[in-house]
Amino acid sequence: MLQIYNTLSRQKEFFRPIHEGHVGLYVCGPTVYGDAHLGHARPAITFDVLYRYLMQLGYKVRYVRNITDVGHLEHDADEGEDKIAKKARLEQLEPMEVVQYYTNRYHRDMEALNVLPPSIEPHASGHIIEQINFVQKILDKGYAYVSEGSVYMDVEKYAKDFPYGKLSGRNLEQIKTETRELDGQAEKKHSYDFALWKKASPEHIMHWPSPWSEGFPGWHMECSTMGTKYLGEEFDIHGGGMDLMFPHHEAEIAQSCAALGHDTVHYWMHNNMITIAGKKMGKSYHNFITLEQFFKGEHELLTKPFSPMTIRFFILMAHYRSTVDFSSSALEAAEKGFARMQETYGRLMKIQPAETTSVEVAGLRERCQEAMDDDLNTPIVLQHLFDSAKAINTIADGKGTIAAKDLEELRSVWKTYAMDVLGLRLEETAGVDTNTEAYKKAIDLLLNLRLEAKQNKDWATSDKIRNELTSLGFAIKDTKDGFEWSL
RNA sequence: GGUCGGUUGCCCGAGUGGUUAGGGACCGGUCUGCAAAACCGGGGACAGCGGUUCGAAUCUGCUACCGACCUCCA
Repeated sequence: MLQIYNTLSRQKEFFRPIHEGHVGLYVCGPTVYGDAHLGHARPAITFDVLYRYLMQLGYKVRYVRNITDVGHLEHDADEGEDKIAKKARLEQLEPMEVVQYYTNRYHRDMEALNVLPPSIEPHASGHIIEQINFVQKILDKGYAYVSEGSVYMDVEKYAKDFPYGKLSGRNLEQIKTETRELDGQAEKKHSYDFALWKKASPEHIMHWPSPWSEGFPGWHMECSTMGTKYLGEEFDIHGGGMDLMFPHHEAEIAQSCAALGHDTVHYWMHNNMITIAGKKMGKSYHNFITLEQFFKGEHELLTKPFSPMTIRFFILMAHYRSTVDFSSSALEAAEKGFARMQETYGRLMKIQPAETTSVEVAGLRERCQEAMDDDLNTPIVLQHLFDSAKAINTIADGKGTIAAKDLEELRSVWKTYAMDVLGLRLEETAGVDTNTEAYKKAIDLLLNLRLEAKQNKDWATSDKIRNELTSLGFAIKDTKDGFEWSL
């Protein structure tokens, strides 16, 4: 039975959905004002694996992952200005043009990483009315106040009735002493009150009418609003990066409890950070590498380009709650490991069944499931797959045999766990058009000629064919009864 | 300063009171016309000092170092 680590209780809990057979899953998506970097790939892949595994377990999953295109206040010189709007003016574009541009690029990167699209991908800008209604509900309950056209959460009042800070392990007293005084906050009662609605300054270009002012929603509002709109007042799982725990998720809990009077989320899941030289990769650290840079190898820290599947494999090699440190050498190791897995899969598909099974293949499916059930322990799943890779290669080498039934099961487990659950593309996904078919046959023809030359012990011809192909970028491997090649 | 987490072999990274993690690198072997691949074997590890225990990398205390959050952040 699936166990997941719940940040609320700080321990692994058995997963029990609210509605039998159905799971509601909400994950904080990207703010589309820049290209996605390696850090963005972590939650995307982590929760993609969760989504895939829940479906594998037979659940009907509604997966909501938002696009944040309004509502992120900046706290530097451009106090109160919306991030999207700032970038838009900088580049002389319409705000929604920027949003569309980076959303398209995000989708492209996610598809390359084989991250499935969510069931619903709502935009914050498309839910302004719902957010206004949500703010009004909190006002009606008396947990917020209007000041100078903005609406703020009355954290002190809220904390009297609800445990503010329970997710991040803080209490109001701590928060009071910790919260930094920022400029231009005179209109708030307390520095730790956060904005539910923010009045737009005159030069601000992204704003909407509301009962309080021409303005825009506060930066935690969208998740409370869209989560409950699409998944209900109570839903199963909310995911996101650990760095969002405070204040974002804490504020989200407060907003929902204030408006609805009860908790919304049953299981909070947080993925850990990707670090670079031990430091969190992030925009403000100026140490991030975009996914596109990885795919193209265009970054000073990269020795070469890395394929999207290498990135995915690299991320799955570590447990999602551990930090994972990026380095080019670690990626190269992942690349080789993934290549090995791919080759093994290719051999698995070609193996011919025998009368009996001489290798150890039993129990693989159960071991993989056990690992996934243990809070999505993907490194252990990979370990089991690599263990079975040895058996597969032994058979492919002609040093072992496998019965038809066992072979079928082995293929099924690989397909289920490596491809469907972990989302690794082990087959060449290049379209099978006539061009590539013809070209493949041409290579086969050349290699068959080489085989003949070898049989005639014409090493000169044999080596010429192999060396020429190698220099063109092909990898030629001789096998027991022929050859294998790849580009 | 507060809260939380981490420190595992050459590298990346699982694990968890006694039994091989896995991948990469490296060394030796098998196979092979050569090469590659594959397979077999190998060395090496649990930050330091105490405690609990028959037994601790695993539980506990302290020390050291590192990081995350406390501000936008995946």
